[in-house]
Order: sequence, then C-alpha cells, then structure tokens
Amino acid sequence: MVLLGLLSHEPMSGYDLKASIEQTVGQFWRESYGQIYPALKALEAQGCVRGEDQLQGGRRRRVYTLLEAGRARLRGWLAEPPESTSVRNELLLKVFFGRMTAPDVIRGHLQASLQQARQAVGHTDATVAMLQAEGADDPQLPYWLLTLDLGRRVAEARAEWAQHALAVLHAQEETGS
Amino acid sequence: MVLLGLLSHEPMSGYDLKASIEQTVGQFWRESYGQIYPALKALEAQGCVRGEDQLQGGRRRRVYTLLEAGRARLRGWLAEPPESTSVRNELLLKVFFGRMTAPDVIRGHLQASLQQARQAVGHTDATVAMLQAEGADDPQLPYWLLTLDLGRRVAEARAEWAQHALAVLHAQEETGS
DNA sequence: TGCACCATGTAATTAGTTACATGATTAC
DNA sequence: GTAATCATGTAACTAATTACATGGTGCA
Repeated sequence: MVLLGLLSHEPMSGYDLKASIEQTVGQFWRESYGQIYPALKALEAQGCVRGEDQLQGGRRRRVYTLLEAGRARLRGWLAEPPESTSVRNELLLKVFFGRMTAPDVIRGHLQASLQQARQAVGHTDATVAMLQAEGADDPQLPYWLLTLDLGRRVAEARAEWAQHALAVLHAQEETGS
Repeated sequence: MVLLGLLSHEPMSGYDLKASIEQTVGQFWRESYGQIYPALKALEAQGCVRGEDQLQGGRRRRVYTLLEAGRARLRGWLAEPPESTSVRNELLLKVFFGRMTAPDVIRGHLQASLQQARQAVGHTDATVAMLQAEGADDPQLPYWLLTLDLGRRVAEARAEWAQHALAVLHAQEETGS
C-alpha cells in the first residue's frame, strides 16, 4: 500500500521507491528491497500498476505507473480502520527489568535515548522548515506536516520522559535503595 | 529475554508467562504461545532455565525456574544498547496519503485514535493508582512506574495531536482546498 | 583503477502469527 | 452439562530481514 501511495504522486522504480519511503514516511514506516521488488511484481500481476523498462545506456530501470485499479485499491485500504501498530520497545523492556542490573546501565540507555529524542525533534523542525519553504502549494503538504507533527510531539514526550526517568533514578540512588 | 526477566521475579509456567507479559509489559511488548513454548524449551536446552512438571490432579503444569546462567544472560542483554524499535504506524501512513480520499475518512480514523489515546491515559492512571496502593515496597515498582509514565506521556501526545489534526483538517475544508 | 552510487533481483534465514489439536478444572 | 478458563504444544503460513549475486555509471 505504501508503494501504491507513493506511485500516486509520480511513476517510480523500486529503487526510487525505497529512497522515497525513507525521505517521506521513514519516521514511521520502513521497507527493504527484499519486499519492494517482489511486491511490485505482485501488484503488476494484479493489474494495480504497470511496469515499463527504460534503458539509459546499458542501465535498465523498471518504472512503475499507478493504474486505476491500484488507485481504487489504495482508496479501499485508506477507508479501512488502521490496524494496531505493532508495539515492541526494547528500551522500555530494559527499563522495566532495571532492578536486575547496575543503575548506571539503565542511565546510560536513558542518556542515549534522550539524545536521540532531541535529535529527532531537531530533525523534524528542519524538515518542516524545508517543506514549508519549498512546496507551499503541494496538496500532499498538510498531511505530511501532520505526520511530522506527531513525530515531533512524541519525540518531545520521549525527551521529557528520559529526563524525568534520569532524575528519578538519581533520587532513588540518593535515598539508598 | 522477556521470559528470563519475568522468571527473575518468580518461577512460572508458559501460560503464566503469557498472562504476566500482558499485565506488566503488555503496553509495549507482546508474545504469542507459538513463541513462548518453543523459546522456553530452547532456554532449558541452553541451561538458562530449569523446567519441572507439576501435577495437580490430572492437570500438568510445567513450571520454569531461572538459573544462574539465565540471570547472567539477562544481565548481559540489559547492558547492550537497546535496538531501535520497529516503527510501523498504519494510522500515520493513512494520514500521509490522506489527500487520496475523502476528508471524512481520515477524520474518522483520527476520532477513533483520539478515543483510544484517551482510554490509554485513563487506563495508565488506573494502573499507577493500583500499583502505588498495593505494592509500595516492591523493588521493581519504580521501574514499572517509569515505563507506565512514558506510556502516559505518549498517549497524551497522541490525543493532543489527534485533536490538532482534526482542527487542521476542519480548517482546510473551510478554506476550500 | 577503484569507490560510491544506481539498479534489480533471488535465496536463505529468522521472526512471528494463527489455527489446530488435546484435555483437565471450575463456576454457574 | 456447558461455558470459561487453565494448560501445553505443533504445524502451517505469512512477514520481513539479510546476504548474496550481478552489472552499469560517474568521478577522482
């Protein structure tokens, strides 16, 4: 579905799609070539996309175009209620079992997580600024900004939590538990 | 690792472990029987846990106890930097491709998401209250509360974002885009 | 000449869910 | 007696990553 969605913007190759996924929805969605190429073949067999080989010198590029059937399928999928996100957070699991190890171990993970979260906030701000500067007319833009906004809010929440958690663990050690 | 961690508290069966995972780390970690039972066998073969059959009437229960090798392995794992959480958020993907469908479709998803987030906040608050009432001495408690606190912060961020997103989409329709 | 990047694909492996099969116990 | 829950496991399937294999282009 992410392939159909991106192809609705412009025709692209599998390679382009991978790069495009990373640039646009990379914050909350990832795909590997091992899934993209077979999926494109399947979508072509189902009549959702059309693939055409382009030859530039000796280099072959197979560019896929979204067909009406694919557009319909994408709309159908968009209307379905989103499935619950697969939840797996190794950091939280390690924090949960924190009493099994030295306090420094968990604090180290929290420090790293704090830095990551701050970087994510900064990166999101930069992306928002760039997008607003260059493509003020793109009809996709408001939706893209919304996804970035959630990313930013969650990253901020994580940063604040990491600071709070560090403070709690510090205080706990003081009182000699 | 989640099995070793929970067994560090008390010996349990595979069935107990599944229930325990749901009650404690369920907000950010899930396992199915299809993984738990084979994993316990593997951990026993590696000497990390010891399994003993208990017979209560005609019902068999295989209770696993954490061994020193398992404890060491758990500590080793805790010291490793946590791997990046697998990110896949279908709601955000649908919001991102929102321009491909009617505004009401996305608003419906956002409304549902808002309700879910509010429920999560309430559920977390209830759990925190319950934990603080019953087990003020448990050495695991502070760590557990920290994981709940992140869950709450993230749920609140999601709720606020959903409201914001609904407002944005509403305004956008007004201005006739 | 060699490296980084463009470009496509397959195979092997691992991870994970779901469905199925079985049977005992407890509470209504 | 019958439904819910306790309890353990396997098999089939699906999803997903990683490694491998191949070869072209552009540039320093």
